Amino acid sequence: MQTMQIVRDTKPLSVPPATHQGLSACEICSAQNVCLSGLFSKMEADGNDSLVAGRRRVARHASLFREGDLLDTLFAVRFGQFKSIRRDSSGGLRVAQFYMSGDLIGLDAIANGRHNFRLTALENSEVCELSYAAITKKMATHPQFQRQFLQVMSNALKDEHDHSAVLSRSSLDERFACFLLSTGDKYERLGYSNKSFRLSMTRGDIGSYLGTTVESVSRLIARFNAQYPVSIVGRTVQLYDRKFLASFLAREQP
Amino acid sequence: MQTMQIVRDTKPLSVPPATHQGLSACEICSAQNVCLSGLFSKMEADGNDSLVAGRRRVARHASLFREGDLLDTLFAVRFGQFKSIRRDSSGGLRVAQFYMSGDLIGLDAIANGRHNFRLTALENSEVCELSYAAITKKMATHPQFQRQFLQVMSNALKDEHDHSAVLSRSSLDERFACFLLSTGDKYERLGYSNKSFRLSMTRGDIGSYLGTTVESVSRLIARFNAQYPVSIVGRTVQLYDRKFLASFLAREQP
DNA sequence: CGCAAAGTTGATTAGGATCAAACTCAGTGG
DNA sequence: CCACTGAGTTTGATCCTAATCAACTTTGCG
Repeated sequence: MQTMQIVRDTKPLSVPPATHQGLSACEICSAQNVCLSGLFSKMEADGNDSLVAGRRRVARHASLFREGDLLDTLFAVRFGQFKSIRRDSSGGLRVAQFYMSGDLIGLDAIANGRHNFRLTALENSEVCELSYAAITKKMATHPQFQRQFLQVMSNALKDEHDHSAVLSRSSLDERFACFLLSTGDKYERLGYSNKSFRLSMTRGDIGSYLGTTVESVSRLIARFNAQYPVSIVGRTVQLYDRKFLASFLAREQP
Repeated sequence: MQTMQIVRDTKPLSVPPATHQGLSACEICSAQNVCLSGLFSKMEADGNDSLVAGRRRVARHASLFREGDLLDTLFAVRFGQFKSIRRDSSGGLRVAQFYMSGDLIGLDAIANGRHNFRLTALENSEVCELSYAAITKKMATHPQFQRQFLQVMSNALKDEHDHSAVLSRSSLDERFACFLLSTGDKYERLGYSNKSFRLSMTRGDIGSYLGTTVESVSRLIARFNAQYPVSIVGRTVQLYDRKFLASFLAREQP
């Protein structure tokens, strides 16, 4: 277990301003516009914080939970970023997903009550612990909330489908373009630019996520910088023409 | 639209015996042991058929719904098999999933109310139409059912994760071995042998599902027959040593 | 019987994996 | 303050898997 530490090279994506007082945790959360819990709190005035069982800071490189850990609460990212690391059937480790503010984590563990992957922070981050028991209880009495929660789960399912689609895509170029675009989309959802952002994961993580190797990612980036209207220097990404990237994905349809 | 037709080469996996009378649809269903609806009916004696809005036959090669169709009901497979065909971002078509008796279809469409893929029958099949409205209503009043439904969704999420893991697996051999084993598992769940079964999909479907080509699948099968304790002739599969297949997946763990 | 879909086989090629080595840079400790 | 250290990244050379193109066989169905 790592202990909490200050890391200078990465600032949290967004720190809740300290000026608000007497407001619920959700109301000062940077993720309130995209978070399940936040959506709900805007809709119903009563104590939404009963869902929030607590909050937890996770230092960069530290893990919030591991494969096989008991699921006691779901987690919603308040700020920062995470990666999930799955053990594939041949025992290798693969980055399965990246999570940002507002993302809900642990839905796949509901089935058997245990987590299926390890969750590691890419930067200093904070999560809300959401009591699953409280969620199911609230679903029974608040149809609106039930609808939303099911939509969130359904969306997670769709996202996984999409990831499969990206992986099954033959060309590495296409996979990477897809990754850049959807990462931009995620930042946009949070109110940032979708064409200018920082990658918080390593090249190795990207390679693992895309089903390829570090070396290939490195060459890929060099080639993208040379041939396409993008600039990727270190972890800083500039997409000068998102339409171009999107269109060179859509080549043929058999 | 294709019309209903008799197809001689493929028999339905299992036809409910006609001897039962005065029983609910679920009680004579071949999928009752694995179906959400069936599970529920065993648990609570009251009218479970309110969930079942109807039944629908789908002829081989016919489609039950297409990408963009409105989601009105979820579907549970009674007998037969289906494949889902997704349009990936470059416009190509990919087989995303195979469904068998008891599988619940359409969960990913809850989020936006529209289906994300086309669903086509691999053989003459039959599905139950499950009213989503009735499901959500029942969830609110029956905690046990709520728990089960959420578990089913969570499981679907996990399955998608697994599919991603298979796709990200480098070697084609491993991907294929994985496919054979998990197909066997699915048959086993339904009470059949997990080492002796028929594939109801074409080589092309398999290739698409595994992210490769028809030719590669063909060569793959030839090589498997020669090198491994399996026999795959036409669509008939015999796995003489499942442990062997499983173990050659687990080679190294870095 | 004949055509279309499904499946097999062969030859060639290209895209990445792999192995190897050097370089960059942030965090650590003398 | 600077050198050491190790993780992260880049670059080069080689090899191999699977895509591609093409021809052919088999199967199934009207």
